[in-house]
Amino acid sequence: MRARDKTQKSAVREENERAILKAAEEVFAERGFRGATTGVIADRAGIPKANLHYYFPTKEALYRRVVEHIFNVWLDAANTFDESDDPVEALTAYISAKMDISRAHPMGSKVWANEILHKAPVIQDYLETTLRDWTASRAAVIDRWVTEGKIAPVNARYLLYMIWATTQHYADFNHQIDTLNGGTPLDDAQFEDAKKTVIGIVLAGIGAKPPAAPSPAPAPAEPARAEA
Amino acid sequence: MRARDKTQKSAVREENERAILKAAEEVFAERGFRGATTGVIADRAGIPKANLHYYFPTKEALYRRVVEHIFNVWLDAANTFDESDDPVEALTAYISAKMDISRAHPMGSKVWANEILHKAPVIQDYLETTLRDWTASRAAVIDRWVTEGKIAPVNARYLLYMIWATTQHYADFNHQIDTLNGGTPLDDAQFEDAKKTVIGIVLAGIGAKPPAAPSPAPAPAEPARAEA
DNA sequence: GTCTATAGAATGATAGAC
DNA sequence: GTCTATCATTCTATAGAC
Repeated sequence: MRARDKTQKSAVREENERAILKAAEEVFAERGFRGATTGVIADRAGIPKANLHYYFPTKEALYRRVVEHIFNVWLDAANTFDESDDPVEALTAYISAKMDISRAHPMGSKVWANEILHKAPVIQDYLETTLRDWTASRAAVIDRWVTEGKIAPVNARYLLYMIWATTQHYADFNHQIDTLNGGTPLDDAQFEDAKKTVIGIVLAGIGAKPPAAPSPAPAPAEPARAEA
Repeated sequence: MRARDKTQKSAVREENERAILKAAEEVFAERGFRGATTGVIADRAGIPKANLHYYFPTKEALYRRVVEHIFNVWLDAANTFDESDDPVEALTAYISAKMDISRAHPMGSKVWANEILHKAPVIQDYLETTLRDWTASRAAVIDRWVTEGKIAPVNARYLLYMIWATTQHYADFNHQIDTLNGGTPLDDAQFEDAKKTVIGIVLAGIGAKPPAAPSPAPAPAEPARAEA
């Protein structure tokens, strides 16, 4: 990494690349790889089309950069799984992080979904290495929780798929959710409710006690301090 | 509608339309609307491209027919929700039907996912009418189950989203699932296991007793040691 | 580093012979 | 009802002036 050419890439280049990548993520999400045109991406980034090809030689190279960025975001969230060895804490943190990503970066999730839908022409190698390893190791953790009696017997992989599917649904299918919500996106309170519902069903579903016990017995007058 | 031209559409037409629609569903699923070309669809249907345009005037008309077919398949599965007013029976039937669809018609599910991902340019009206009505009425049923104490308090809509997301994941993301399964699709036993896992987590997650327990009255010594 | 003009390829749709 | 030949359009990518 050279100090000038790579790290401080003339500031102009840096800014333009950022704008292009942001625009590209949106357009690829909305229209798929084939449906997206470099012309539309350039327009949304506020530069002429020829400049886009100056920074990113081909449409595919640009797409690859977008997908790689998304995979890194996913990896960051995946790490929250390891915050604790307690099933309730670990799964609460993981589901919460994945839900937050779906709300903050729905476009990235959609690009990822599109990529998988079309048989992962670009990121198949990630699936076979990083994702496969991550899944195997975390499935092992879940299996151990089962043998330790911390959760009910459950197939670890199908549990993970359920968490992925449900959390990413709030990004990938947000248009359907918005429509069923009267045409407007879920507000913060609704989204928190959705998050709680997902966490609650998963934890109860595998026989792990939820963190913020809604106290079926003597409830304190004070709103229970939810230990995140 | 004339008895000959419409109902018995010359058998040749019928056969060709069937072949085209089948090929179109596959290609649209694999490559999206823009990525799919009429040339590829015609090739896979075994006819010249010009013939495709003879049967379906435009690419969009063909796409619309494919999406409408998929929506009807979904509606059939949706009806299983009403097979019983018991939460365990109704949800078991519904989830089971949706999982079966994901296994039998993954292409249709993918076309649907693509359509929603791209903001439903073709089937927005279905979302706002049929789907919205169906969701509202079934959410009301679930709400009633809650007030009757049949299931734990849960937000009905977010529960439905969870079921949709999880069941459709086995179609839409089947490429990822296959990859994580060592590169081969889930076999029948694995798929049954996945189905059981999903049903088990959802039912336990909302505090409904799984159907496996045949003896409710004579309390067993162990509290529901459900075999995975 | 920027941008106009355009080359080159792919694709949706049609004309018109059979 | 079928199919070859072809048009018109759209899009990626580049050349070359500034």
